[in-house]
Amino acid sequence: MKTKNRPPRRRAPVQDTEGTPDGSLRPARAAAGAPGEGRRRRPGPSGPGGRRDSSIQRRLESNERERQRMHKLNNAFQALREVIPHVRADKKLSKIETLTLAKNYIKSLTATILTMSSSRLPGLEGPGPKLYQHYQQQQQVAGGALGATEAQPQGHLQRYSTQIHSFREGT
DNA sequence: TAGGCCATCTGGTCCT
DNA sequence: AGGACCAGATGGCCTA
Repeated sequence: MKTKNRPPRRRAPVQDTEGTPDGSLRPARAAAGAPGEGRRRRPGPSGPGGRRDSSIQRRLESNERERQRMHKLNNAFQALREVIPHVRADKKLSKIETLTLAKNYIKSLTATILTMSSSRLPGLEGPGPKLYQHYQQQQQVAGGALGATEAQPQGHLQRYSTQIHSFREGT
């Protein structure tokens, strides 16, 4: 794990570079993607000479919207980080770590709830057994490919604990 | 220096 | 038609 708290970086917007002659806003960008795939750059409408101003303007607006969209996504990631407990405060989780940890945290909470609610008090009929049955049904529907550990509530808690431990160790 | 993570740009596709 | 969403490409920053 190498992710550290870093100041937010902002790449110099290419539109601030006064634009390249062809209006292709990025310098030296190779043709995209694997051969045969559909994400190739199209040449400008008037050849190497460049795009129309209106086309450039639309592209810049689109870029800005995409930036805002990604910022919202990152805000959501940050909000998620803040509700995952037991993580070292000085260490910022990466996105993939955040998602993985959140998934296992949810599963461990589910397991805890199920464990508590399935232990009936003597002589009382509560919702516990039904909840547990519902959970088991969901697991069968959604998790046919799950391993034995994954299918057990205790497995979720164990996995989450293991993950938390590894984050604490900084591994 | 290599590798991981990230922000940004970009064009294609989907949706309203 | 226009915006949202998606994914590939690129380059910067950081750590081991």
